[in-house]
Amino acid sequence: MAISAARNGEGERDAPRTPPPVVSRTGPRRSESARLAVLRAADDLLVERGFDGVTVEGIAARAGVSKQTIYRWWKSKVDILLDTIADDAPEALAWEGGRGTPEEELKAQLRRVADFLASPPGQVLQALLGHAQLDERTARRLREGFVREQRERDLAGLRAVLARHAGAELDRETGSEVEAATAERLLDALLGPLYHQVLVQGQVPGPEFTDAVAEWVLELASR
Amino acid sequence: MAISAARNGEGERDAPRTPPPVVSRTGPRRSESARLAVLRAADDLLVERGFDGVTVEGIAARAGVSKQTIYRWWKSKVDILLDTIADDAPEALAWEGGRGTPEEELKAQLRRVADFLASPPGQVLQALLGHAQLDERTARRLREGFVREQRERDLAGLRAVLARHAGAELDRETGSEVEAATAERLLDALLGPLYHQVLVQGQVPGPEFTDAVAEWVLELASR
Amino acid sequence: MAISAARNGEGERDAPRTPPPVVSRTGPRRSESARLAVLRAADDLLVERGFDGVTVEGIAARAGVSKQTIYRWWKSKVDILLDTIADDAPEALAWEGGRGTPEEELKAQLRRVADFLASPPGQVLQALLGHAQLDERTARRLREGFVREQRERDLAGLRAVLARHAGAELDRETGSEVEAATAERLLDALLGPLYHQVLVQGQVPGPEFTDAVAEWVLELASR
Amino acid sequence: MAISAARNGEGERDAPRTPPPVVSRTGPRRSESARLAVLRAADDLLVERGFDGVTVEGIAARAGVSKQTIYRWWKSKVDILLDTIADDAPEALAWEGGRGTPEEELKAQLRRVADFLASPPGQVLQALLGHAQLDERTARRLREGFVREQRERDLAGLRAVLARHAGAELDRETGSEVEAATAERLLDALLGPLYHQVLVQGQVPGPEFTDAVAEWVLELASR
DNA sequence: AGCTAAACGAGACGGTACGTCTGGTCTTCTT
DNA sequence: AAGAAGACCAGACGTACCGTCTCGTTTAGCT
Repeated sequence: MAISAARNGEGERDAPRTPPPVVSRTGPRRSESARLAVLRAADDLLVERGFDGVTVEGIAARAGVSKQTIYRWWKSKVDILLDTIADDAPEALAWEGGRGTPEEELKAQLRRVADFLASPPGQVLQALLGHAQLDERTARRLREGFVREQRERDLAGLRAVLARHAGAELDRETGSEVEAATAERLLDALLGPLYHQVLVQGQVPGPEFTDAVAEWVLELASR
Repeated sequence: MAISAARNGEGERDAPRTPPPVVSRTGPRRSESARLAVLRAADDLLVERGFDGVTVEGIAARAGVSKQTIYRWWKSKVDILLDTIADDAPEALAWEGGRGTPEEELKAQLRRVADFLASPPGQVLQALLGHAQLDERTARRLREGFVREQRERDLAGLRAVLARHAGAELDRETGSEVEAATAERLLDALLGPLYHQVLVQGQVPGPEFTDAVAEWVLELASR
Repeated sequence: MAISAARNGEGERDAPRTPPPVVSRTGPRRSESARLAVLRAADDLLVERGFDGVTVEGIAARAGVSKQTIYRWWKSKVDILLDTIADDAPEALAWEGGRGTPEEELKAQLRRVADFLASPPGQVLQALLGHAQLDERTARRLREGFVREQRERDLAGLRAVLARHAGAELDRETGSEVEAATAERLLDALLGPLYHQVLVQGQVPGPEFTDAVAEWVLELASR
Repeated sequence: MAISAARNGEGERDAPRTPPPVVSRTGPRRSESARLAVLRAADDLLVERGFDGVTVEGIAARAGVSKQTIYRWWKSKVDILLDTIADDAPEALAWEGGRGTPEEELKAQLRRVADFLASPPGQVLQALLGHAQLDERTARRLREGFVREQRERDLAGLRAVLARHAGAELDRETGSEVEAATAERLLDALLGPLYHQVLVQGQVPGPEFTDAVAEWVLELASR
C-alpha cells in the first residue's frame, strides 16, 4: 500500500528529472532504449568487474551508445548507478503487509532484504554505500534520495507489523501505536546487524541469522 | 591485556612485511622519518580532501618524499591507510575491563567506538570500509587483518562483560559462559546499529543512542 | 565586361546547385534572409575568431538558424565560406580597363589586389587558400571554381594591358599579341611576389612594393 | 658555408628548448628514440592521410608512445610538425655556392626549392603554411622561426650570386654590393612565382618554369 | 478554404579527437 | 643501497563539434 503510493509518486522519476516541459517543444524525445541500455550495461559491468571496472567509456561501449549521450543525461557513473537502484530496489524491498503472523512477516521481510543485498541490484547498492564513504556528493545524493525514501517505507512497514503484534499480544490495552523514536531505534536494531554483517564482515548472512534478529526485535518491542 | 599482547605481536607489522633480514647488510637503512611522514601525510590528506583526494603523488609531495620511495614500501595508497589504522585503532577500541557495573562498562565501550568513528583515524576506517565495498583486494586485506583482530578483541571483551552480568544477576546458575554463537550475534546486535547509522545513514549517533542499544543487548542476553 | 558576363553566368550559383525544379511544387521557398544571415555570420566569425573559431554550430547560433537548415543548403563550413567570396571577390578584383597609361593601370590593379587581401573577404580567401593546403576537397573546389575563374579574368586583363603597352611602345611591330604561355608567366611574376608576401611572410605589402613589381613586369614584357 | 654556420647555431635546437639545466639534476633523460619516433610518425601520417589525418592520438599510436609523452614535450601537433621541418628543411634548401655560372647556380637553387616542396618535408611545410593562414599562433611560430631563418639564408645566398653575376658582367665598376631592399624584392621575384604556383594553383612547376624565373631575376638585377 | 509538401526550429544521437590527470613502473644520478 | 627526480606507458576523464536523424510547426502555392 505504502509502496504503491510511493510508486505513484515516483513513477517516471528515473526519466529526466527536468520539470514537465511547460512550453511545447519540438524535436526528438529522449531515447528510452538508450536509457535502458545504459542502466543495463552499468549494472552488468558492476557485477562482472566491480566498481572500478565500471567506466563511462565502458558503459557507452557496451550499451552501444556514445559517451556524449551519457553525459547529456547523467553527470557521472555514480548517477547512473543511483538510477539503476531507483529502478529496481523499491519493489524488491517492499513490505508485503498482512501475510501471516507479525513474526512471520518480519522474518520474511528481513530475509527479503538479505536476498536483495545478495542480488545484482543489491551489489550496486553496496557499491554505492561504499562510495558514499569516499565521496561527499555521492553520500548526499544517496542519502537524500534512496536511503531516505527506503527508510520511510521501512518505518511504515515496521510500525504496521508492530501494531499488529501489540494488538495480538494485548488487544485490550491502549498504547497501540509505537512511539516514533522507538520505532526508529527498533528499525536500527532490525537492519543494523544485517548491514553490519554485509558491510563490515563482508558476507550476507542466512535465514538463521535474520530470523533470530527478527525475533529479538519483537521481544524488545514487547518491552 | 589482550590488546597489549596483540600489540606485541604486531609491533612493526605496519612496516614492510618482509621477514627481518637474516644476513647482515650494508647501505642506509629504511628512513623512519620518511615512513612517519608518509603515514602522517596520508592521514591528513584523507581528512582534508577525502579518499579521492588522497593520491600517491599527493602523499609524496606533502611528505617530501619521492613516489618511488612510497612504492618501495607500500603497494598502494590503501596499504598506507591500512597502516595508519593499525597504528591507531587498537588502543582506541580497547575494552577497559572491570570499571563499574557491566552495564556501565558496556555503555562506555560503545560510546568509545562511536567516538573513535568520529575521530580522524575513524574516518580512515570508514573510508577503508567504503573502499572495501569497491575493491575485493582491499576487502580481503582489511577483513583478514584489522577487522578479524578487532572482532576477536570485541568478542573477548563482550563475553567478559556478559559473564559478569550473568554472575551478578543469578550467581547460583550453572550456565555462566555464554555460548559462542550467541556471543557473535549479541556482538552484532551491539555494533550493528551503530555501524548502520554511520555507514548507511551517514551520522555518528550520540550517547542516548549507544546507551539504549547497550541496554537492549543486556536485556537480550538475559533472555 | 568579361566580369559582368561572368556575373550573369553565376548569379544564383551560390544557391543550391540543383537544376531548376522541373515539376511544379508547393510549400515555402528557401528563406533568403536565412541564407544571408548564414553568410554574414560565417564572415563575421572568421574575422573575429579565425578559421577554427568558425563552426557550423556557431554560425547557426549567430545566424539564428538551425543546424539542419545549414546542412540542407551547404555541405560544410568551407562551402559557406566559398559562397561568401563568390559573392564579394569578383568585383573587388575586377580589372578596370583603359584608365590611364598601361603602367598606371597595372599598378592600380595590383594595389587593388593587395587591398582586397587585407579586407574581410580577402581574409576569407586567405583562410580558404590555407585550408586548401590541408584538405584536398577544399583545394579542388577552390581551384576549379574561384581560382580558375579569377585567373582567366586576370589573364584577360593583363593581356589587354600588355597589348596597350606594346602598342604604345612600338606601334609599328607586328607581334602585338602576347603569347599565351608568356602571359601566364608574366601573371605569375605579377601576382607571385604579392601572394608570397601575404601567405608566407604574413603581411600585405604596401604600394611601394606593388608598384615596383608592376614596373618590373612591364620591363620583362618588353624583353 | 652560411648553412653550416647556421647548423652550428641550432644543432640541438629541436631538442627541448629549455636552457641548459643550471643546477645538476637527477633522473632519466628525455628519450631520443621516442622523440625520433614521434617526428617520424607525424611526417608519415601527414603524407599518407593529410593534415587532418594527423592526430596526436594517431601519432602516439604509430610511434608506440603514450599521449602524455607527446604532450610533455610538444604543445600540439603543429609543434611536432614544426620540429620535423626544422630537422629536414635547412639542408634541403641550402645554397651550394660557387658551382658553375651565377645563372646556373640560381637555376639549380630554384629547382632545389621546387623539388623540396614536392618532397615529404616540403608537404609538411605546405601544410604548415596552410595552417598558418588559419591560426595566428602557428603563423607566429612558423614565421619567427623557420621562415625568418630560411629567408636570411636565402638572402645571403642570393646576394652572393648577384655579386658574382655583377662582377662577371662588369668587373671594373664599383657598385658591386646589391642594396639590401633590392635584394629583398629580387628574392620575392625569385620565390614568389614558385610559391604562388604551389600554394594558389596547387601544382609544383617544372624546370622550364623555374629556369625562366631565374633568368628574369638576373635580367632585373642587371637593371 | 482547405491540402499538402517543403522549409524550418530544436535538439538527440553515434562518433572522433581533444588536452588533462593519475596510476604504477622504470631509469638515472646523488648521498 | 636508499632515496629524489622525473620520464615513460596506459587508459579514463569530461568537453567540443561533427554530420545525421527525427520530431512538430509554420508557410506557400495548388486545387
